[in-house]
Order: sequence, then structure tokens, then C-alpha cells
Amino acid sequence: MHQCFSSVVCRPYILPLMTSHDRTDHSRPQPVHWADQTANRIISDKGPRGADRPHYTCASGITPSGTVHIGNFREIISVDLVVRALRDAGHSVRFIYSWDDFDVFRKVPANMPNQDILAGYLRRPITDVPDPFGELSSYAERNERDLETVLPEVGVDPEYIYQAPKYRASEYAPGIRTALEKREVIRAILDEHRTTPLPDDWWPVSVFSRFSGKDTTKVVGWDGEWGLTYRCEETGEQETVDLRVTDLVKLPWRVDWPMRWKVEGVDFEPAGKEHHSAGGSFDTAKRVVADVYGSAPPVTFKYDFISIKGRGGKISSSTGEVIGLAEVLEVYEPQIVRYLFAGTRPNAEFAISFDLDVIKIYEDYDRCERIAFGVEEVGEKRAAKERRTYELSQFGPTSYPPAVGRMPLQLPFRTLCNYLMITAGDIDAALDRFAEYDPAVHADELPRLRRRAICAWNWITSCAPEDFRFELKDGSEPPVALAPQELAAVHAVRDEVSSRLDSHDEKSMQERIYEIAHEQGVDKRRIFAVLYDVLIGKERGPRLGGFLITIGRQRLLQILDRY
RNA sequence: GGGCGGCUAGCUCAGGGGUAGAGCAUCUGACUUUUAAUCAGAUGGUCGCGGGUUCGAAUCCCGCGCCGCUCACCA
Repeated sequence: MHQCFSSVVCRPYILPLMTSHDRTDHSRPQPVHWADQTANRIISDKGPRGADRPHYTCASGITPSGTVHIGNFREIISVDLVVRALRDAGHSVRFIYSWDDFDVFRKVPANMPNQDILAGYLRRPITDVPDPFGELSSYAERNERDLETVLPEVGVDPEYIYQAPKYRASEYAPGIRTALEKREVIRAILDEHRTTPLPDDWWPVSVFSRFSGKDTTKVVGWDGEWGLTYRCEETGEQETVDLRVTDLVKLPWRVDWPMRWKVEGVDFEPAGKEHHSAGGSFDTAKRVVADVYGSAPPVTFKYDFISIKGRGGKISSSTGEVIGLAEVLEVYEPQIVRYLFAGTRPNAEFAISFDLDVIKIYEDYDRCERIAFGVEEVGEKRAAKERRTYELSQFGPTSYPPAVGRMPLQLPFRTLCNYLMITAGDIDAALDRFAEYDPAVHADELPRLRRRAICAWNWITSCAPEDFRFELKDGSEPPVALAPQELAAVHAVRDEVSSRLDSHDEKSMQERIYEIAHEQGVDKRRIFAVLYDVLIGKERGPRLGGFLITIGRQRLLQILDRY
């Protein structure tokens, strides 16, 4: 049993249930994957499904107050993985994603265009802020759409809930009224952790002014039922609204969150570490949902932050670049994005790398796949974990095990990069260079293979270190200056290529280079440096024997004929 | 000040009462040494410190120490 999961957050609600069955049932082994462990916890904490619980409800959500970045994505994918685990266990699940687009626009993010236009809309609900790109109906929708468009690419497809229309249609009016009725209960809960107590005239609601559109208002009274009176601080105007029809009132975050748990019947929702400490918003929300709304808080866990390695370092820099899911998908294929998150415990921080680590991640994933298919043998415990991680990384109709019934063709990332550099990014030409790749056999895998190739090429052109990159010459460049013996060696290589390249394999070609070095009296280290210089203008390069064969006779002669 | 997490091999981390683990690094060997290539093998740790429980503790309990994060505005 993981210590972190029995934190104070849930203790009052899980203890009675756990003693009744799961804890005492030793016949069933603990699942190896955190998503399955969480699913089990949801089932045992929340009880079996039944008439009043036809499905488990798993929730995620965020304020679309800016570009949704990869750190925010951790929450969504974490929920998705738990949803998968519940469904794999045979349960019906509702997966909701709440956009808090009735939230206030507090500051203009650096990565948005038309900054001064946006600045004019501060303190209004983000659903009323215009799209700075001038395409969609609002700033909120811009940020929502950007994420909603890309999520299906990683197999995530929640039911979206938009809070602005719900608030404006007064769907939450009963919840707001309850908050007003329990004003002092809420105040007491929030005050417990505040340095300065909430002022006497504090109310658990915020109101957007009908006169200014902004939330710079003050509640001046409540009639005990549906009538709420506020004053607009900007215009001095005052009016009384009916909660059942007004489109101006919302709950503050710490009350809004538990209210929605109650309304949607949320059984599970994780939260970032900024929410998950004593006095944090989850901590107060779980008390508010219990003491104000009379409902048990969801099962939860805390997820840690994501950092970025090899590309600026921060997810969201003040200079404007934001690393979102779309940026990660430029370099990592979708299953590997899932693999990154499925393979890391949520409460562990990790970095998404854009540097040389990318190669290792691809290799790790391919190994995981081999283990999952039993092609590579490891210990049973490790195998079980890798298998499950692999399963959770797959999605869609070709989910594990694939319909074709065999392990997908693996194109090693490093080799793929080399081939792409030789073909200057021509993906089909690069795929053709793989001996294992047979268009007739692998036709159904072509989209996936192409996707990997696109990622590899993106990585080479925008992330890979200079040392790694090369560009094959085309023969139009001025020849490299060489000593006579070196020139003779190059000629010998040219002759070899011209007459016998096709009869060589990687190894024999490599050996032939050594022979030529010996025959021409060139140092064996030196001949490699010379050939790399001639071919790609660098001192080092991919292992030469295979490299020459890969480049092919025609392109080699195009270059070598200059000598 | 409160809360959470970490402290295990040189590095990154897994393990969580029963002989201390992996990858990378290092070293040795192989491939007539070539992008941080591949293969075989080896070296390497008082599991932060101090107590306790136990036949047995890296693991559970108590205390302490660093390091980091987070809340105490807003969300």
C-alpha cells in the first residue's frame, strides 16, 4: 500500500470501507500500475456501482486563462489513465473536463498577440475577452479549442463542460444559494488557514457588474433567498439580481470547486501540488463539500510539476514560448507521450527532454514494446509492469494487442534520424532504406511509421545538438583540400563504391575501408576523418560502412567524382 | 509557521520486513575502435543521522538533520 495514498486528505472517508473488504483480501494481488491502484481505491472508497451510481465520475479541469501547457496536460492524462483502468476493470465511467471560462481575466500572458487589446479586458470573465487571433468567439474559446483539437491525437476524449454558460443560465443557482446560507461555515473553514481573517462584509460569491462588465464589485446584501444586491465600484451603480435568472454571479474558486463536485457527483479528481497541502484549495474544498454541500470529497492524488529539458527549461517563459502538448507531439509520437506519463508515478516530478534524451526515450519505449510482446525477456515483475504501461500507452482501434497480431515494426530512432539526414528529410525515401520495412507487409503501419519519421525530422531540425546533425554534400561544394595519400585513398574508395558497393554489407564495407587505409598508407583514424569531411564536412559521423551503403552509389559518386 | 516529498552505486532513479537493484558512467574483453554504436563480463553502496519494534529493518514506529516543493493573496 502506498503511503502517499492514505494521506490525511481522505482518511475520514476511506477507513471504514477499507477495513471491510480490500484490506483483508490478500488473495488478490496488488496491481502493479498506479492507475490500476487508483482505480481500486476509487472502487473501494466510493463503493460499488448501483442504482444511485450507474458509473464512476472522473473529473479534470482548468481555467483557460492562457495557453494550456504540458504541465496542465499531466492532470488530463492522469485522469484518462485512471479512467482507462476503471474501464478495463469492467466499470462504466464518465470522464468530464470542466473549463472554468467564467473565471476572471487577471493578466495578459506574454505569448499572446494584441497585448494592448487584451489588456483592455482585464477583470472581465474570460469568456467575454475577445480572441486575440480574431478567429474565435472569445479568448477562452481560443485556449479551449487549442487543447480540444490536440487531445484526440493522444487518445483523450473527455466530455467537456463549459462553466460560463452554466453559470449564466443559473444552473448553479441552488449551489450559490447554499453557499450564501452557509456563509459563516465557509468563512470559518477558510479563515483557519488565512493570515488575515476574511472581512466582516465578505460573501462567498463574486459578481460581475452589469454596468462595467468587471468583477470590481461589492456585495452589499442578500435577502435570504434569491435576491443579491451588489454595488459596482467603478460606476457606483447598485442593483439587486435574482440568482435564478442572473448571468452575473459566480462562486469563488474555493467554493466553486466543491460545489461542482456535488453537482457532478465527482468520484475522482487529482490536483496539482499547489492545491494539495494543508490550507490549500483541495484541503478547504473537501471540508466545504462535506460541511456545506453534504457530500464526500472525491478520491484524489497529487501530481507533481513537469519541467522541460533541452528547450528553454521552462514550460512557460516570460518571453512568450509555451510548451504545450502540441509542441511535445512534434518530437514524440502520441503513444510515447502517453508512455511518458503512464510510466511515471504522478507524484514524481520529471522533465520532458528535447535534447539527446529523446533517443533514449524512443529506445526505452521500443524496449517496453518488445517486453510487452514477449520478444525480450525480463523478470516477471518487471514484465508485468512494462506490459501494463505499454497497454495504457496504446489507444484507439489499433490498441494493444494490435489487430495484426504481431509486434509493430520498430524503426530505431537513431537510425531513422541518420536516414532522414541522408535523404534531407524525404520520409518515404528514408523508410525505404530500412531493410525490415516491406510496404506490402507493413501497409497498415505506414501512418505510424511516417509519424515517427516526422517526429525524428522535427527533432533533427529544431532540437538535436549540432554534433549530431549532418548534411550530406551534393557535389557542388568545393572539394576538401587533401594530402596526396589521402586523395589516393579517396580515389580508392570511389573505385570501390563505383564497382563493388552493391556486393558489400556493412561489415565488409567497413573492413574494406581499413584495407584501403593500409594500402594507401593512410592512418586508419585519419581515413575516417577524411571521408567524413568529404561527405558531410565534419570530423565524425555515423559508422561508415553502413553509412556508405545507405547513401548509395549514385549520390556517393556525385560527391567522390570531384576528387 | 503549517503541510508534502526526497535523501539507496560516481550520476539518474527503482525497490518498501527475509542475500542490495536497474540504466548510464568507469574498467576488462570482443567486433581490425568512429556521431554518446553493438555484444560479453567486472568494479562499485553502513540505503541521510540517532533511537525503537522484530529472529530479522533500506523497508514499520519515534526523533533529528539537510535539500526541495507547497499553502498561509488569487486560482
